[in-house]
Amino acid sequence: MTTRSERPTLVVVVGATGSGKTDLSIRLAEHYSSPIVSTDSRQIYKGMPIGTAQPTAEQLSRVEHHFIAERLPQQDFNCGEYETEALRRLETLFERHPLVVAAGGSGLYIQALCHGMDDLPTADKELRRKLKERLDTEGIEALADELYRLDPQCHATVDRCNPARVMRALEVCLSSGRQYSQLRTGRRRERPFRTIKIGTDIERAELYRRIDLRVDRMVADGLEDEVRSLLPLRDCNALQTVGYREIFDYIDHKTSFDEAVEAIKRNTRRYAKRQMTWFRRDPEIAWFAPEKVEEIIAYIDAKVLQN
RNA sequence: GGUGCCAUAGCUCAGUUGGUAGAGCAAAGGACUGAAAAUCCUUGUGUCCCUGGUUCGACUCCCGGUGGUACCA
Repeated sequence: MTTRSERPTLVVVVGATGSGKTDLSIRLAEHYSSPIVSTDSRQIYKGMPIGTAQPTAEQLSRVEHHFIAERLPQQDFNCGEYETEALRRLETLFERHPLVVAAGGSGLYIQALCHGMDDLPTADKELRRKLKERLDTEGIEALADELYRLDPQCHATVDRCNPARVMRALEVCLSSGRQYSQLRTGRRRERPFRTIKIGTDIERAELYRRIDLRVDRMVADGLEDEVRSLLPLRDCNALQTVGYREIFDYIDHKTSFDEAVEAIKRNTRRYAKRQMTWFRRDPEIAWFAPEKVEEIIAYIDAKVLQN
């Protein structure tokens, strides 16, 4: 009898915020008796269950979840670290499960998990602070000029209107002593598992309706108290998040509470739109109405049999 | 009921000394390699409220109407 050393499968559920990823992923996980790995850059933080719409305690008790509420908001975290840790975690999970479900809406994290990041230096806090200072005093053009000197190829391709991009490029050049454009190979890493990407497809109007409802529910569930409890950490990257910034504005008396809630709804819709832009260009994603679980399972099973 | 003011993009409004119009917001599209729920880019044709008049030409001026608003009664 030959031992079946079949390649394990990672089913990646993607889609806009509020489009039904969490429910779908739990139903898939229950069907396959598998755990769920989150691909969400904000749900990983502790103390932010309401504003980031983490799975509920009940949902967490039904299925084993990973990368939900694991980190403190004051600990910096990023897509590179996520790639390393998620791969390590998956290796362990695949020892017990032939199939694991991943779910979340952070396009870059999903890319890191499925295809890998180039080997680049992480952010150096001090260097980044200096670059920010120069941005404020000398302006973006001065930084772009320096990038032209250090890495003309990168200068030609980066979005030179985007301070975050220009600063990051400079940061990499300066801290590595090499050119960002040379370090960026863009090659896709081989993974020891097959990935099947499922997109939750719902109508725009319906998505916006659900977003509005969800924000109202967050407020009813105590979003304001949650945000107040995080007030001392407001400068952390983890708190640069829809649902938190707007309530901080309210706490600062910059807006009324109702205005803050409206702003959360609007910014969540914009976030959803950006997510759609990201996911639409990925041809590997098969789109389904999120409630068509049978169809989705049939699609996954067929894919697994294919190779 | 009378008088004044207003009616232009989904919303708030600007404007055309008469030559069919443009800002902010909203919205839509896009980019994306260690901040990614972040950061950034692009996009404005609409019976200029309706009828009639003056005029080569009216969204603009005039008469009337409708709706809103303020004040007076």
